[in-house]
Amino acid sequence: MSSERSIGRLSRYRRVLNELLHDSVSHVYSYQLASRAGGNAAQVRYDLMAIGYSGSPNSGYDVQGLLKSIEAFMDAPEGTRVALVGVGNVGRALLAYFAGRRTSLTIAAAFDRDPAKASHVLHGCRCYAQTELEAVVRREDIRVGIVAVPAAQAQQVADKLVTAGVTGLLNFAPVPLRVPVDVFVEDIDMTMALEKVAYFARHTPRRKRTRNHEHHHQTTER
Amino acid sequence: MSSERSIGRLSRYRRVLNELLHDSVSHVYSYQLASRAGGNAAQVRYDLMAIGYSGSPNSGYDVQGLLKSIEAFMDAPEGTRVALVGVGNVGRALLAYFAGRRTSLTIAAAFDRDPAKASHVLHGCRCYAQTELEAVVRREDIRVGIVAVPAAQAQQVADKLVTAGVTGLLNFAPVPLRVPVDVFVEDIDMTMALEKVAYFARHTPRRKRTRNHEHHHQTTER
DNA sequence: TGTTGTGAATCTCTTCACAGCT
DNA sequence: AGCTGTGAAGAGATTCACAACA
Repeated sequence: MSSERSIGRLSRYRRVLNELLHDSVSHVYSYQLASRAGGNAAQVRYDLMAIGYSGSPNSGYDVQGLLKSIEAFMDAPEGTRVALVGVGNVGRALLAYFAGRRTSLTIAAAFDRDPAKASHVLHGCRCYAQTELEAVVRREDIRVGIVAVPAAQAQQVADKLVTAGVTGLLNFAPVPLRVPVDVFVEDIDMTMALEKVAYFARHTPRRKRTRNHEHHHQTTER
Repeated sequence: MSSERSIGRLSRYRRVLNELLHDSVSHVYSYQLASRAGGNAAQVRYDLMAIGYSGSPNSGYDVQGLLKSIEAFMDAPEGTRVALVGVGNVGRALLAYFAGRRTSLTIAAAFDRDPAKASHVLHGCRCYAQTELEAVVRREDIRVGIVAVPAAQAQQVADKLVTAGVTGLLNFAPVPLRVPVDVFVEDIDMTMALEKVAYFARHTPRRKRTRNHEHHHQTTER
């Protein structure tokens, strides 16, 4: 229903709302949310409209309620179990990041070709040999896969994950994955990203995102 | 001149072209490039039009010539020097990746708050204490910065990099950076990306990218 | 015949602008 | 007075469709 772009923004709003909640802020206006998440007030309202959450014209949006609403919209009620394939630097970064977190996302299993890495526990996550992939993914009811292996193995790994029943992939390998049309792929290509930055660092574009520049009467923001 | 989106695609075409070159393929049609890079033939032609490269209706595009053309368009002739701040898992992943590469991008210096990491050499890159940041960035004529530190330090690091003269940032911290409008920021937020995948894994969207489905008379593609 | 180059049509996303509410 | 909710305008990006060409 919602576009890929707007899901990304909801994710960002959620983070800001969590911070606000932590700071015991109870209500927030669209322009405040926009400024903190990087964006524009109209768009915030539009996005929230899409998930069917209503604010009040005098107090804005209820932080806790909105947060709940975004969670209800985005997260699977049972949570989502994720498999990580490739326990290199990128893999470890993800494990470390999700270790502490109390998200609805859990990295339920990690895999690596290197037998030395297998059967260890990293950041609370069991690490298996790659041969066990299909069995474990099925057993653990894993729905999402992270491909963090070298380019040469990426397609193979993706195939295995898909066969095992995964319907979403996060791909760090710098090759496009061929998957059935009903499998969603999100690519994170660091080299490409850096090339882009290098380009725009020289070609100063119309700025990417204006922060904190609502020319509203911005009552109290930071 | 070119949009952020199309720069991303050029970057992808470039990689495909490099592979083709390596495989001694001399010419390529727009639909082949599209299928390999993930996209559509018309768009490939449109993108190439934008950088002013012309193919021939009978043999398509000259691989080597097109590659040169994309490089000339995207890369700084002197190359671009990059600073990495934060030598954690993400930082190391980037260092490892760029170590072997013969790109126009060079990670010329790395920085970390942890003195134990400083003054080592990782993957051929000298690692400095973070106090030296501004001096080294200026001395080494660095134009792009990578922010790979925890969220709490990210803004501070960005400020320092910007003061030192960097005009592009690649940000891995899950916070929006406030920077002057003439500094370009590209965010890579792995958590957000994973949340997005989790969402679309359950909501099977109109497929993200159709690969290899030109209903052309696709002569010979894989 | 099969491809490029490209204006025009289409689609998607963002922003405006304002009625309605408190 | 200042906000939300939202139809409608606007801006961008993608795709179509076809003339020109080899």
